[in-house]
Amino acid sequence: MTAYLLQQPVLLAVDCIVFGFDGKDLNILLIKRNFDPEQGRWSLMGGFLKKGESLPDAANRVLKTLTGLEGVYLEQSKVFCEPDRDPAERVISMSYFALIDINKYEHQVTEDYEAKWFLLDKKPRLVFDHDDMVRQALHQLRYKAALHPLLFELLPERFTIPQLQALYEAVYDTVFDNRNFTRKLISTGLLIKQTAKDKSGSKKGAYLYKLDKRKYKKQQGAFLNLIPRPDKLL
Amino acid sequence: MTAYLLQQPVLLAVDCIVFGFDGKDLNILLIKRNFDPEQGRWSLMGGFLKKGESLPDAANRVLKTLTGLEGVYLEQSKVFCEPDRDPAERVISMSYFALIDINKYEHQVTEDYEAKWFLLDKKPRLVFDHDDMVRQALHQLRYKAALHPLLFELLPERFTIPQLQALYEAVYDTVFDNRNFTRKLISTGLLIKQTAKDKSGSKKGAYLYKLDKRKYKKQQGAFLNLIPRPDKLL
DNA sequence: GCAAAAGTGTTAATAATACACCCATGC
DNA sequence: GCATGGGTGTATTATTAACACTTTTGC
Repeated sequence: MTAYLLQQPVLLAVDCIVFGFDGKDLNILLIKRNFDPEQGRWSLMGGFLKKGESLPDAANRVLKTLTGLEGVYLEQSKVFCEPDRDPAERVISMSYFALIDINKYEHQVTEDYEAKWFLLDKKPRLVFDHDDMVRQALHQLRYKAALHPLLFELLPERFTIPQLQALYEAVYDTVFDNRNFTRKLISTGLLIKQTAKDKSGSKKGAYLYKLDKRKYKKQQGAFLNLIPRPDKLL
Repeated sequence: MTAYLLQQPVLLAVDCIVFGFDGKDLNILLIKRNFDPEQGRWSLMGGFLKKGESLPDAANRVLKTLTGLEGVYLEQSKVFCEPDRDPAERVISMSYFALIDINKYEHQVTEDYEAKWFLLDKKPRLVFDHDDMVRQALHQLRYKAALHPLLFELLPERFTIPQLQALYEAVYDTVFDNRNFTRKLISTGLLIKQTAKDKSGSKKGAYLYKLDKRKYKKQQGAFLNLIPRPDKLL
């Protein structure tokens, strides 16, 4: 089993950026690194690729082990491969980002695991090139979400249109006209209106919607146009 | 230097998909694999990551070594990580695709190196998962080129609008209305009309254009809209 | 009754599409 | 003179953006 002699083996890692939405701001989940180098500093959830495991498998395992998260939306981001990115050894890392409904897991990840949520723009400095990873993942999230239905992954199963708009506004750090936003959203045909209302956000209450899962699956790759002038915002 | 004990080292490779345009069809550059396993079969240009080298560095080196190509457009594609993708050892490969003006290098790569151009839809079966890599890269090319200026990389420095249209039509396997295509193209402001004409394609001759390099660099990330209904074509 | 958020329509501007004929040249 | 590919304009339709008031309800 040494067909490729003289080649340099390396360590391959995965690092996961977990984004969550609290109804108002984008948040990111971090853990305190409990081994050297850089023990005690804040870090993304990471781990090494194991024998017989694919990279997405590894990312899912790492997420599950460090935060208990399972079955969440996970997308491959960029590879980080600078020779000296990890001072201890040559490690190449593939980054993944996850999108979750923050409320669904808030207590679980902070109590059962040693993870902590941070407001995205108040997060601490991270180890190695993890700040870069976050920046890149955020860029990728904005890019993809401007073109495809995706941000639904950050909301609970039933959500209101004002919640969704607040989410888009948080991701793009801007404000949209609510009439145009609603119209475009409805016209996607992706939403099913519920009879119940959510009264947590106002006295009047806003209608709850849920995703038409079948159409959503079909249209994952389809184009969306909720964002006016995406080129201005990316 | 063994901070991460007990981790599985792996071999990391890069594989390069080189696309070229001959004025009529998309082509792909392949080489005959000259070592085991799978010696003698057609393959992408690949090689292993070396000490102190980043992945893009490795991709450029591999391209240069195997084909003489240097300084060409090179973009990271997907990672291929199935545990058994290479029967000999655990190898994870990052694929890159390159875009080149086929005529500029045609003789060089086929005479000085043992590479050969194939029509994309008449290429032979490739080793391992390289067919997958090609498929993925083509998809990525179509996706990106539908949104951003990119296909110019496949043409000579000076080109005609009919040439560019033929290129888009080859990439998307469809036909566009030449009046609408020309109008959209001119409106990007990316082209500078030359006084000379190219008479190779017709008796009348078509005006040559070249890219406004400054605007092009600036707009690499900007959105393009040469493709009607991109969602239908991807 | 009033503050606070939800919900809803119309108009104007812009962008995209469909469509067809004349032009220049080499042979 | 005719065959071949190059170049150009307009009318229609579809999409997007700008814009403000009424509704509901908890307090």
